[in-house]
Amino acid sequence: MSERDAERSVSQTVRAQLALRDMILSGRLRPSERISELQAVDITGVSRTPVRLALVRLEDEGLLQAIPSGGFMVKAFTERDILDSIELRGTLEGLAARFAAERGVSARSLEPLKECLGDLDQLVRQDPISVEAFSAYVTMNARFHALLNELSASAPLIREIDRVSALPFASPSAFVMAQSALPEAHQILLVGQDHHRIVVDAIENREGARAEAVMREHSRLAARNLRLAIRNRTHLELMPALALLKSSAE
Amino acid sequence: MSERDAERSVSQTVRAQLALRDMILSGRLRPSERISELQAVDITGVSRTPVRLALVRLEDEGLLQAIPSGGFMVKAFTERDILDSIELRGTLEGLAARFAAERGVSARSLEPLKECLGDLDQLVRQDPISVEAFSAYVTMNARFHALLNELSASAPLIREIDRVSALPFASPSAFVMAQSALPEAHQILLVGQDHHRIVVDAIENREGARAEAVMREHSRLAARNLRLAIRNRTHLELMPALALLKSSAE
DNA sequence: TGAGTGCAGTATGTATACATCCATCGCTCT
DNA sequence: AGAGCGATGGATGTATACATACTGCACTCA
Repeated sequence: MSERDAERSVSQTVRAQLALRDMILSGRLRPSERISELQAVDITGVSRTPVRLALVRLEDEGLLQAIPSGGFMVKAFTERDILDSIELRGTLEGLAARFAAERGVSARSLEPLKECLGDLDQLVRQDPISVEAFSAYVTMNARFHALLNELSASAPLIREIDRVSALPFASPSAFVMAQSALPEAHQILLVGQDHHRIVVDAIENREGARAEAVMREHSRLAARNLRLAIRNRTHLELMPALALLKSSAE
Repeated sequence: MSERDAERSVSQTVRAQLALRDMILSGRLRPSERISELQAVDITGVSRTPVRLALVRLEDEGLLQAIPSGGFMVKAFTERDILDSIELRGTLEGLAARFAAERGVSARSLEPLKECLGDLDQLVRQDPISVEAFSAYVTMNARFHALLNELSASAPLIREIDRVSALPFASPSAFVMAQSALPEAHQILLVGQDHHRIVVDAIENREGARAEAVMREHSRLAARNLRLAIRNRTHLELMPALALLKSSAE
């Protein structure tokens, strides 16, 4: 399917949503800046109706904030907001892991997760780790987390996790790439991978509390990466999500 | 302000949203039933544009589900979904309580909460408890939970709690009224009020783990009420939210 | 000179007409 | 008779015109 076809096949609403999200995450629309519908029409090239829907969707997503008198503005986040969002995700993923452990999962449904675990092992075994390997790690890591959440077999929970992870700075892979520029990179990756191993083991042995605790701690690696990267001001361009930070904290 | 003025002052979108939500919760729109835009136009009396926005909002709220080929259907929930949603809320409220405890709150900001606690004490002291007192309890209980969540001082967390609590069967007060018809009513209310007391004490003493644990357990009272009420089939009309249950489990 | 009011411009809220896509039903051909 | 294709009805997706509400500025009056 050519790119042209792909562009034709998706709705104007989705196209507008993608274009506006890109503008926000790339920082071309600054935090706290009001974004009018007409402006959005200019940007996206579609008419007001789909633009409106796209704006509403982006508000749901958490990237925009409704103005009481009407209209939307780009949401501004503090560093604290970001850290809380990461803790929030960790808490929810912890709940998912506990559900999986307490309710039990079949050996069959655990198989893809173990396979994914093995693939990740291969990647982190390299020393030093290439940039390509880091990139592959991001993909595989996202897959691991998705599989894990599904094991909870709880639609309401998965829905909320997806929602929280949609915030670009709260997803499990948000700061892995930034990490690639840190001297502690390899060590943190090894620790993270050990968390993965532990949670699978805990689920297999029906140790709910252990599974929950390790997933919570796991999310704190992301928080640690974020803080390190901000403090060192290393490779901020690897973390486009930080365009949403309130300017003072940037 | 007269009712007419009030009706005039809110947007058509909100009016449509309220009307449709009412139809869903009252069971006039059955779970898994497709709801077309034109049908919604007939129901609400407003045009397609605001109806569409209302449908999108209701999807976000979790009452509707998007159909891949377009349009929406009323979401159907299993009893397990409901129990999971309650556990989810408890987990999030637990996190809020822990944040409040660990980060510390001023004596001044704790005051409204304690006042609310005192009011609740007055209400549960009656024996037997009148229906009016139950109703007042529902209101005051919602206020207590709202104040508690605010003490977390975490906008992202409060946002998620509000979202989860918007599901009619997941809110802290969802099954309190149903409880009024149970023989165990007074006892459960006293236990719940003791949870309230403990969490305030824990926050005051910066006992994060205790605050978190008690709020989690607190939510399980709602789960217990739900199960009791369903098993006894007592006063199902007090729980309109159950209109969303998949028919087999009803 | 300051405050209040009114007007103009521009934004969003709403309705509707048009385009497009999908799904279903019926017909035809093998 | 069954399967596949085509047509038709009805749904959603989109664009735009119109109504209305808000905001900011200027002018006037105290």
